[in-house]
Amino acid sequence: MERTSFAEMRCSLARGLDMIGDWWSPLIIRDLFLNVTRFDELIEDLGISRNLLTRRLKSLVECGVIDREIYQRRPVRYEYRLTESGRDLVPVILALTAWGDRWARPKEGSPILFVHKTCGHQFQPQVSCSACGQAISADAVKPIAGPGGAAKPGTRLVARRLQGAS
Amino acid sequence: MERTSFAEMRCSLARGLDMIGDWWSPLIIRDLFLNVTRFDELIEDLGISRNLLTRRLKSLVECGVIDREIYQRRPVRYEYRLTESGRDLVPVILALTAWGDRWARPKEGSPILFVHKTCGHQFQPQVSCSACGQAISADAVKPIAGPGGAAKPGTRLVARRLQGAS
DNA sequence: CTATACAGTTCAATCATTGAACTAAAGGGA
DNA sequence: TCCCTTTAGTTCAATGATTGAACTGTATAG
Repeated sequence: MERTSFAEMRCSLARGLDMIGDWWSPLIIRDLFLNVTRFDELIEDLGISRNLLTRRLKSLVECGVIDREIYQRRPVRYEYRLTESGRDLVPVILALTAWGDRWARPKEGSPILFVHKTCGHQFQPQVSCSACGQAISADAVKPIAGPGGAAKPGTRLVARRLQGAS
Repeated sequence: MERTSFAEMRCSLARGLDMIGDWWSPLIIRDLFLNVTRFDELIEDLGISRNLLTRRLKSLVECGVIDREIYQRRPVRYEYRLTESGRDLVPVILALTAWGDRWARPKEGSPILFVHKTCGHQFQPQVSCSACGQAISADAVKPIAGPGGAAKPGTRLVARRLQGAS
């Protein structure tokens, strides 16, 4: 009766969730992005239990999202850093943060704001279309069957329907 | 020893995760978006346990992301639908799906592709700047302190640092 | 010689998840 | 009438995951 693994599902969302879809991982990744990179810093900032942080860091290292690096010898001390895939995840986490900001903002206001270095403006992260650049809404998206579709757990029904529809 | 609640954290990401940050909720929301909206359909598509699906649906209704609607009387049957905040979450989930596609794609290829109805092209969901429209990378984002910043669990260290830095 | 900082490990208690079996309300067919 | 099917759940025992507290080990500072 292990927790169901999403890793083998024929679904990119489920596979992504299998890597970072638990309660703490997104917060850990956000903290690494914000330069909170050491074990005891993460403990202090997040209030996560020590043994659980150990486990989470280990699993994030295993799936390649973060790296463990020595920042000091004598005594040996490690810090954690985002890898390429981890940095690639940051915009997604910012988009989720923006959603939380829209629908569950603390009454005191947003705790963190973001400035786009390239253009210099404070901004909201939004999800947009890679073809035309416009922000996308759920209504404007039509899902179609991809080459890897299959009626396996995670998309048992969905795969069938997409095949039939398109 | 309850699971730590993120709902009171002074952090929009944590508050968002408190609503939909468990293993199954994003998959449920994706399925509702894909018109898999009934209890037994979700059971079949996802392979989630029945009592757990009951709990997840209840908590998603409670936090306002989905709605329960009668689609048939005699006997009364319900289906679940995304609310406004739920539909607003879809692009974020698509962005996470695209990340999974980049870093954990099944060898058979992407199971689902997306077409932007507005422009007619197949596309990758990307996170972009609301000010200039460009896609953003982690390196191009500078976090600054917002009005609601506070040294409370979830951003104990981060809030202090942002105050000091900016 | 003691205190402190850092990065964890170990442990018992509690909570969450799983899968199987069960309930309930109606409709349809023999 | 009786039985089977559909749909949407509930109940239960077993197993895993999470929590918080206490502990370990290495090294520097005073």
